Amino acid sequence: MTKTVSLREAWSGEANCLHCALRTSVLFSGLQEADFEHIHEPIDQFALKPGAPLYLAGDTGEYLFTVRTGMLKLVQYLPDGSQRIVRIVRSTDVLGLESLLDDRYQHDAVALHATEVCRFPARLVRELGRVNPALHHELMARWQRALTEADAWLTELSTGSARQRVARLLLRLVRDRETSECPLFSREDMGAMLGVTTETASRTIAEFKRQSLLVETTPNLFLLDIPNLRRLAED
Amino acid sequence: MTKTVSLREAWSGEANCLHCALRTSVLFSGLQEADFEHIHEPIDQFALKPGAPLYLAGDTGEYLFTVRTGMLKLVQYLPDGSQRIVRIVRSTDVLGLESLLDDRYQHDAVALHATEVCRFPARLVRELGRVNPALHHELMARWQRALTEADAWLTELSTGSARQRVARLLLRLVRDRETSECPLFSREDMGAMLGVTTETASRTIAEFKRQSLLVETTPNLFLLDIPNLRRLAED
DNA sequence: CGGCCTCTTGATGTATGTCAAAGGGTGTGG
DNA sequence: CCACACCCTTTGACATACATCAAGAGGCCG
Repeated sequence: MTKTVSLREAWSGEANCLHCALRTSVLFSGLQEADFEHIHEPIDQFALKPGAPLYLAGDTGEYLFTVRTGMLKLVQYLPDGSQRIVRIVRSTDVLGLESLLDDRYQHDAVALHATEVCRFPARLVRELGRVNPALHHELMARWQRALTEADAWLTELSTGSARQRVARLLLRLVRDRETSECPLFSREDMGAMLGVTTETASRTIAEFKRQSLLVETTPNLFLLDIPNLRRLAED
Repeated sequence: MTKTVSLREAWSGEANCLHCALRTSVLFSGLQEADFEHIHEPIDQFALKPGAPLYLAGDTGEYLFTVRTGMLKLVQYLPDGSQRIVRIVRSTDVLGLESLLDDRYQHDAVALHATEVCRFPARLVRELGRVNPALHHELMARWQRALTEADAWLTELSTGSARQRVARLLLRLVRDRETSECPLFSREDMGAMLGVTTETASRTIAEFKRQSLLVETTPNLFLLDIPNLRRLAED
């Protein structure tokens, strides 16, 4: 029953955290050089192709992950088999926090685009967190961020008309980004994020394209008309 | 603009944590007797009437709260003024965790029934958490619990038909309870929890009553037909 | 080239939103 | 103590956004 994901094929080497390009913004940003000497367990990197699962709901969670590049969806299922995407995680985000509590993973984590992640043994993070206040604080901040995201998905992406939801999702994708260009998901995934059907997602996106709220500059790269989308999202 | 709640009238005394009836299940369950001697700041108790706010979104969060009895809703607002209830908290639940990070509160917290809470200065909890691994672990567990709840509200209460959502909400209210009787909320609140209108909530509850899925034993106390509600919730 | 998958679009049905009004309960002031 | 106002629930009539079912178009790969 409990199918487990094999990451063997996705392995792409051991990480060098001390010289990581993302070090100032990731989980370990608060660590000192000396702390890294206490890390004896290997921290591995993995590369995932679109659609590849990182872990599945119910798997024994012995690892946390940091996203280096790319994007993953966190998916939950209802008893009737329908699925709902409850969050997406992107560069510098952490996933698998529940492993710190010996929990099983709560979601399927599946790559949406080509994605690279670093993998940390939960035991290691637990031990470092016990003695290192900065990491401890960083962990709480990560948990709170996930919670804020979860709440926002409920209020922004599961409330209002389909057009409002799509508009809010699009705006969310480019928020805090330097460019207002972004790639889109499959219509099926968009539907699962917004609680609407694939067809409704497709119709809405198609309509936005016709109204030039959305312009495809390169294949699957869309430039957004932010002011008008924002107007749409709010009323 | 930022209206702050005055709890002056709700004050009902200082708590005695060491002899608290809930001590084995609350945030401080991991503390030893000796730890309590380090608590010099007062831990106050408050009693809230239905509809009374405990704090408002945007307030400077300097306190965490534990619910002793009763129930509160956590409410978020959209720019257009519509509101969404993102979670409810009940006996032994913690709210205001964001105050540990110097964040402002993310929601309005409003009593649904008569409610008693204990209030802890965030500074106190931060300090105890730094030196006490048990409390540290308990905090992480609380955060994870809130996150799991948030995800469940999205998948269970914001997905499917109105009847499914109402059924799932009702089942949730009696889960892990000794009795399958429970009080109900106003139809407006139910709507805000499920992402449907007040009228739809009302119609659905009225229909459930007619079908005896819901029997009012005492004013606003309902006995649930759990097996049939469960059947409804799933398909 | 054929098969498969996703996106799009159309036709139709229906659940839910919207607007409106009536009934019942509760509290307040005369 | 009654009368009135107010609020919440319920119900009805109607409108509509979205789901559902179905089919065609375009892209990708074996």
